[in-house]
Amino acid sequence: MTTDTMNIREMCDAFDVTPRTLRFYEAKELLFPIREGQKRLFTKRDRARLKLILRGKRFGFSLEEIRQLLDLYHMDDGQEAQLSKTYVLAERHLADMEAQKAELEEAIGELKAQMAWGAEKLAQLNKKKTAAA
Amino acid sequence: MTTDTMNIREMCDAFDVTPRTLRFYEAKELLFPIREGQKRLFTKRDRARLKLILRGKRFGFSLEEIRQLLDLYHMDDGQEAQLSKTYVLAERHLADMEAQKAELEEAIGELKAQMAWGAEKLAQLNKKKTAAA
DNA sequence: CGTTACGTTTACGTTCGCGTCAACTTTGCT
DNA sequence: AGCAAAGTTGACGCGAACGTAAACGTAACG
Repeated sequence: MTTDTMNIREMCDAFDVTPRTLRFYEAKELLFPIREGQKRLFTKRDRARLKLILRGKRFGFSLEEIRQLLDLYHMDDGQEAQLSKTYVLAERHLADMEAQKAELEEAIGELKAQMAWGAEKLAQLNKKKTAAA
Repeated sequence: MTTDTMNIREMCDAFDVTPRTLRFYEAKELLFPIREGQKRLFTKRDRARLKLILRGKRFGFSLEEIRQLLDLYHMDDGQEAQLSKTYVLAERHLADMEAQKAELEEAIGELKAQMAWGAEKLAQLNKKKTAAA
């Protein structure tokens, strides 16, 4: 296993993003690929972070919010000073996510109800068409 | 009850949005307030739609996606032609939301695990400080 | 040695979702 | 009549999250 790293193309294929996106995330200090010459090499850590980034985006968090939270997942034992601060941030984040989950369940319920109504309407229409034929 | 409608201020206060936002949503054909002279009057229907709009936004849907879905919730019995199309859209939407729910649950689980780890770290730090005092 | 493939930096362009004036009506006091 | 409050229509501005084109490096292949 000489290759614990991936080049930019492999990353793009693996996560379905563009090179521009990866460079953008690096500029925003969300990713820290190492350099081989001038080329980027993405480590396992970068892959883990990218997964969290894309997940965070899907839940509506901004890249800046995500950046701060990534610290919690990559806290090496040197920075205990920031741990407390980050922990508080994570608590808020968690509360937000659980609220979102509750809303989501409500919305799913309502949408299903609407769809049941719609399905019935459609059934009625098919009956009419069949009867008319 | 002469007042089944709300003016723009009342709407803003009720939903915590700005006038600009309401006018913007009208321009994008998400809301259809009636006019009394030149002033907007928001009906019960507008309020229901706005609630759905804000919910949709929270789940990361674009205003355009939301606009299309609102049709399902406000299908009067005249447009059965579009019902089938809208129903398909709703199915996709529902699948998307359930996928999001699953992801969300996974993310919540992982975040909790990380926080437990962080809490332990913090406890160790407090011990050290207490012992040193 | 040319050129093809893959990557890089720099920088300007674009879309979304509003914010923020500016200039104007309309309505309701006083 | 005067004037302030509330609302209106443009129109331009802005931050976020990239897209896109230009110009360059460099490594390998025939």
